[in-house]
Order: sequence, then structure tokens, then C-alpha cells
Amino acid sequence: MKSHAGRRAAVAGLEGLCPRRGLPLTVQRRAVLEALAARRDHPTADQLYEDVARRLPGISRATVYRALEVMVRAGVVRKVWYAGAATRFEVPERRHHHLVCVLCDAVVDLHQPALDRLPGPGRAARGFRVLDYSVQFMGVCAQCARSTKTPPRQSSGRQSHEGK
Amino acid sequence: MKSHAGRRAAVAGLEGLCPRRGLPLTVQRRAVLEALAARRDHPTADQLYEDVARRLPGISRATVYRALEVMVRAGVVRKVWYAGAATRFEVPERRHHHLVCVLCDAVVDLHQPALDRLPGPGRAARGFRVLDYSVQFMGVCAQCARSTKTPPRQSSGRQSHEGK
DNA sequence: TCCTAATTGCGATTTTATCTCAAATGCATA
DNA sequence: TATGCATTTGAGATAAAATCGCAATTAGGA
Repeated sequence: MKSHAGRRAAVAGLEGLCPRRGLPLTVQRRAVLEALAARRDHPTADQLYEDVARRLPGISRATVYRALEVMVRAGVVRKVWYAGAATRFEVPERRHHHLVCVLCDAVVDLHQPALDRLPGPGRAARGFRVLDYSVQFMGVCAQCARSTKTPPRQSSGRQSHEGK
Repeated sequence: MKSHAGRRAAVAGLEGLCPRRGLPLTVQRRAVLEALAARRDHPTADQLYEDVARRLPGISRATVYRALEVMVRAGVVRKVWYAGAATRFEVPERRHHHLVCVLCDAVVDLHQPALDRLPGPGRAARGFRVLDYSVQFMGVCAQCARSTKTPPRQSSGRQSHEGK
């Protein structure tokens, strides 16, 4: 039965899940990734759980959450618009941008004049009234780069200072 | 001096809280805003509650949450990196950007080739390894613009200061 | 100062995310 | 193809974050 697994056009990035020993590709993880790829919006973990549970009855909610975390660290999946478990706030002042660490979720302000006058969203955003914008750079902060024990690639992160 | 905020006394945007009847400026709201302005990071609602409770013992957690919501809608405060109460995910594909409605938190993808080759964060981001970036346009979606025409409670909705 | 609408505080409730640990599974190796 | 072992899964409890309803209080215009 696994011989026809590729029939579904192997979801991009799946192979990245197993760079070496340590990140097994389970049916649950595959199902979560396929469920995510099948949507065109930005589903929450719970929405994905609903989707996956339809194909894999009995799957645990925790498994979906864990699968997403693993895949985020492997770079296969990305968090959209998120900063840890809680919403964060700021007072809008002069234009600034954000550096976001994909490993520890830290958000740091960045002032970069070269980015302060970008073109607008264009006609594709008809009906959307733009009030402001900012650029988000996703990457790995210096601290995480250090605490990550020489990763074989750019994946396989470790949770060392994940708390709050 | 008035063009740019940074003062502890007159917190920028506070006057925007009372565009007309309907958004009273309470001591609690002022305290929340001042607590937020006093920080240089991006605190959570709970962190702000801790800060405010030091000056206003007895203030309710719910009040802090509500004050933040009101101020977000008034444009005095902004949510950083947030999409409703839950984290959202996506499979990273070709470069795209996001339109984010500050009223309903909807996130819509936007493809805009003019934004696909922006300059990097520069030297200010020393030590930060950039993996990807995207532009977030904050504003009001068409749906919310319609339903906010003559709001029963929040009158004018917000003041525009786009070129800030 | 008076009056009215809006806000506050409190506690309960909902939503979202994480944890523990025995049992099951993936996968490298032979 | 079978075997061994580290890793993952499932289930429910638990923690964390956010919201809700209502009576008492307060802000702000007249």
C-alpha cells in the first residue's frame, strides 16, 4: 500500500523531516502536513486537528500540536502571525520592522530606512484600506544559533530555552 | 517634540481615545497605555496587567484586556504578530505577503512581485540569520469597512495617520 | 452639579496549548 | 525479512490565555 503513497504528489518538504536519525516520518505527521497543504487559508492547529481526525479517527490533539512544532523547527511548516502563546502589543511609533526567530519566537524591532517607503499592495488588495505596513524577517537569532548544537543542516532544532 | 512620541507624560495617541461620546478616557486605560509605552519590548496582555497592577492595585485582568482591545480599535495600540487567539500555520511556498485586518484579524495572502526583492535588514541585524521575509499590510478589510459604517458603539472607528 | 451611558471588577467559563507515561511505531541494521 | 531500540503516539489532566455576564461605579457632556 505504501507503493502508491507518492500518488498524491508528495507534499513538498516532506523529505526534510528525516535528515537523519531523530525525525521519523509518521503517518500522523504526513497527514497533518497534507491537511495543511490542502487548505488555502491559514488554519489553526485545532482546525487542522478537525481535518486530520476525519482521515485518522482517534488521532490525539496533542499529536497534531507536536507534529506542527516539529515541522516548524524543520522548516517544513511556518507559523503565520504569531508570537508565543499570547498576543503581544506595541504603541505604533515611527515605522519599524521585525526580526522574528523561528526557533524561540522572539520578536525584535528593526529600523531600516531602506524599507520605509515600499510600494503598496496594488490592485490585488481592492477594498482593503491600508493603514500601515511592516516587514517581518523570519530567521534564527544569535542566541538560538549558539545554543543549537551545530545543526547538520538548517533544521533539527532543539528546545533549550523555549519557556516564557 | 510633539511630532514624535517618547514622552512619559503625554502619551501619544491618548487623545484619540475620545473622538466623541463613546470612548471615555479612564484612569485604567491611561495606565495601560502608559505601561505599554514605558516598555521597549512587546509585552503580552498579562505582562501589562502585572505592570499596571503595581500602580493600580485591584485592577481587573479583564479590564486590561478590554482596554487593549479598545485601543487597538482606536488605532492607539497595535497587535504585534497575532492572528486571533490561536496560532496559524502555512506551508511556505513562493514568496507572498499578508493583508491583516486590524478589526477582525483576518489574514489574506497577497502576491505582489514589486515586493519580492527587498533589501535585507542590514547591519542592524547582526547575528540574525534571515531565512525569509514577508510584508504585512495592516488595515481594514472590505467586509469590516462595510459593517463599521455606522457602528452603534465605536463611532468613527479610527483616525488615519498612514504616512507616519 | 446632575444625568446617562459606558466602564469596571469579580468570578465563572471557554478556548488554546502543554504535560505525563505506558503502549505502539518507525527505521537502521543484519 | 526479521530484530532492536529510540522515538512517537494517545488519553486525559492540567496550565495558560482570553472572554463573558452582571451589579456597582465612573467619565464626561449639558
